[in-house]
Amino acid sequence: MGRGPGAQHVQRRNEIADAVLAIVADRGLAAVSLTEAAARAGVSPGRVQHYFPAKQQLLEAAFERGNELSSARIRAKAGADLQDAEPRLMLTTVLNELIPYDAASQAHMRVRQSFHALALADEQIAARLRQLYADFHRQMADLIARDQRAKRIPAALDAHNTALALVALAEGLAAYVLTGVASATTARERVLVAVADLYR
Amino acid sequence: MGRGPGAQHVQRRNEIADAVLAIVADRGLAAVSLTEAAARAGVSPGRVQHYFPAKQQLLEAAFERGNELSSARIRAKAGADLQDAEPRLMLTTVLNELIPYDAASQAHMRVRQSFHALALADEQIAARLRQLYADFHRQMADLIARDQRAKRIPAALDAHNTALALVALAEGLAAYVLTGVASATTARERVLVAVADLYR
DNA sequence: CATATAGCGATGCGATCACATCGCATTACT
DNA sequence: AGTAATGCGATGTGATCGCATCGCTATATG
Repeated sequence: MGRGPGAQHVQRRNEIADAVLAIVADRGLAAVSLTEAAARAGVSPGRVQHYFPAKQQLLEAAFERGNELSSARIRAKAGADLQDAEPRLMLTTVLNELIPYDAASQAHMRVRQSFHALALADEQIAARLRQLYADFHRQMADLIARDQRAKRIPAALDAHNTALALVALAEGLAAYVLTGVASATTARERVLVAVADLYR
Repeated sequence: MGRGPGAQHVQRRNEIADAVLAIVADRGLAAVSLTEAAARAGVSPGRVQHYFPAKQQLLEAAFERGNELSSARIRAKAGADLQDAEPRLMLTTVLNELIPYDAASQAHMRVRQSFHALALADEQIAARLRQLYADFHRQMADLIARDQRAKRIPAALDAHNTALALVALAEGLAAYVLTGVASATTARERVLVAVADLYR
């Protein structure tokens, strides 16, 4: 372990990562630079460089931070444990949370979308994204499987692929909302229809 | 009209725009610079600057070019006229074309995704994207409406919103394929299932 | 108290960028 | 033939980038 004052290490890192997320949310990944991040965080460029020796590490930290915040937000909305609630309600809540509904969630989704694009050119980010999706899709698939065992959803459905498609739909719709192709209301409605179709 | 030799004007512009698309497809939008574009196109930086006085114009031209190529590819697969074929076949074909199936279509979709992300920070691109989607969704909705009149699809469905959701699903799945979250086979299967559900 | 280590601001450096400028070649119209 | 406009390569420029380096400070440990 390090000597010296390392108590605020994590907090300082998070402050800088949050600044990066803010820049990405309102001007895109291309607007992120060490000096911009420092300015947004209200610290010196030297401090940013101290915590993140290379820009790549800064972006990766911001990516991780964004994922933490996203899943925290979902967890807060869905309650403490995904295992303890009615699967249908949980499914609806989580999928709905993927559709932007206010400035903060809109910012979150913009960041997600930006990093998703970065993954196309950065295998490091892509690999991490695959991990995260594997977990997420598995959790959604578990919810579906539970209601299949309870005879509420047809057993013939492939739980994992159905979950995959549901999330893909929600994210596709979310992308539309972000660029103004569709309204958030329409998007949410289509998600509800898709879930209702499972329980038909 | 201009004097001098303007005969090859459009072709030269397209060559450069194509070079930009190639860069975006395999290294992302961030890798595009005037010199890179010139090198990829095999021309001098001066020529690039001559046809595109500002970088923004270069990117916009590449965006338009990419859209031309995409819709040309879809049109080629779907036949000459969307109005002349069986709606279900047409729907299936077009949606399937949104899922990458070879290196060329994968490159196309990477470019699409990249510009979609750019639209989050560039209102010019976003506005154009909204236009293109409005047209595309309307065409898909028309196909659905036709088979509603033919009693093959339930009349209770909202044609436009159903089309919107179908395309969103296909694009969400396409994004998964690009980052390796899901296989192209799985993605195509889910699209087929979604279409089949309309005709249930 | 001594010392080592982390924190971190300041400054410098080489590379790269978008873009401006210049100048000549090419071609079409008069 | 003369003229004007485009085509376009070459070179310069100021800004910004990521990153290295340096040096001082603050703190925790021996």
